[in-house]
Amino acid sequence: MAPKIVCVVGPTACGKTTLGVLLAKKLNGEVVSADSMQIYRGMTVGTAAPTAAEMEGVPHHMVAVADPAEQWSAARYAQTAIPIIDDILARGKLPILVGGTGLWLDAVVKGHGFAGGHAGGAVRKKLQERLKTEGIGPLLEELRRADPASAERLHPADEKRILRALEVYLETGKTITAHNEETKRLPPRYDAVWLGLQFADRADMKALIDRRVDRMVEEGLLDEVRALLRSGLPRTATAMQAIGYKEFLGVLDGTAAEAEAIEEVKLRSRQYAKRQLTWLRKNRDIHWIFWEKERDFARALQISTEILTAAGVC
RNA sequence: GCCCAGAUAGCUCAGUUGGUAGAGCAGUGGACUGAAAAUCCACGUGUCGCUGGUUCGAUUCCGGCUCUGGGCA
Repeated sequence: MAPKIVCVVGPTACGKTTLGVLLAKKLNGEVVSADSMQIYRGMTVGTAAPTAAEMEGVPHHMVAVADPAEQWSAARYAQTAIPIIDDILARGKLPILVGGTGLWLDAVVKGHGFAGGHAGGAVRKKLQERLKTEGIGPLLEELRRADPASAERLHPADEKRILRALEVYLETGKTITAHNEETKRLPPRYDAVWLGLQFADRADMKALIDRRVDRMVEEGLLDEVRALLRSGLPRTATAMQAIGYKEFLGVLDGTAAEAEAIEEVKLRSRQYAKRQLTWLRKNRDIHWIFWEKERDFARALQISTEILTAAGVC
């Protein structure tokens, strides 16, 4: 039987961090973050990463552990996080996976594993070059010969995945279709109890996101972006794709107004939250806790405890 | 007060030489197996400001009115 862990999920600003700490304190747990941007150092304000005070003494893993100039991936995250989770279990404590990056969560919990090839690899670079010179047409044709199922499945405009599918074939000699079929049959690595947080009314979520972005700006988000750039971080870094960072580049250049950048961050955050919900909705194992108007953590903690007790976690 | 321009989807606007209209953005839904806070896809009926007139037929032409810009006093 796979070891039991807890996953706290939900769209941005729904209170995952707070509930994670409350659960960890109550259940003798440690938090493992599953967030593709909180993993980078020096991005505390804009990613709403937990501060030392917010952690309340609970050990946190995979937060601010990476150099923002590096490019982390779901696979690399899983490779690093899994031994940490196993160590927490070995010490007799409860791992609580907290995060909003759906693919990263699944990479850990489901035992899938990724096929070979990665961003920055020679094959990928070559394919990107070809995309630039030849366009997607010939690449899609090549994929059609190597892996017709993928070529059929992928939309012709989805260049990123067409390249990736081709890359897997060139790197491994096996199609990504075959890889996915095999890995789909693997049993999950962990027996996860999923807790999901979201607002019953999307207007309330929007209001909270807006407030939170305003607060980030008050807390010095602009300075944080400035500091990252000053430390030599290239604007093309994956970390700079984070919402709340890329939107302020123009402001620092003097080519965009701050007020407009702030509105842009709010908008992009809202759209991001919607995409997160789409991802999470297909996970039928999630026990959803809905916020009515405001976030009520005492109530959420109580409901969570009931769910976890019923699931045999505590 | 007078003159000019505008009033069409939540927003910015296009358009119909008269046969009840369509883009971008927003929004909603979906996809997602080594960039995932990324990337990609689908979805467009709205008193065409109000009111008279001309017409078989007006959002379109004409008159009046209201509102919003701009100009002149």
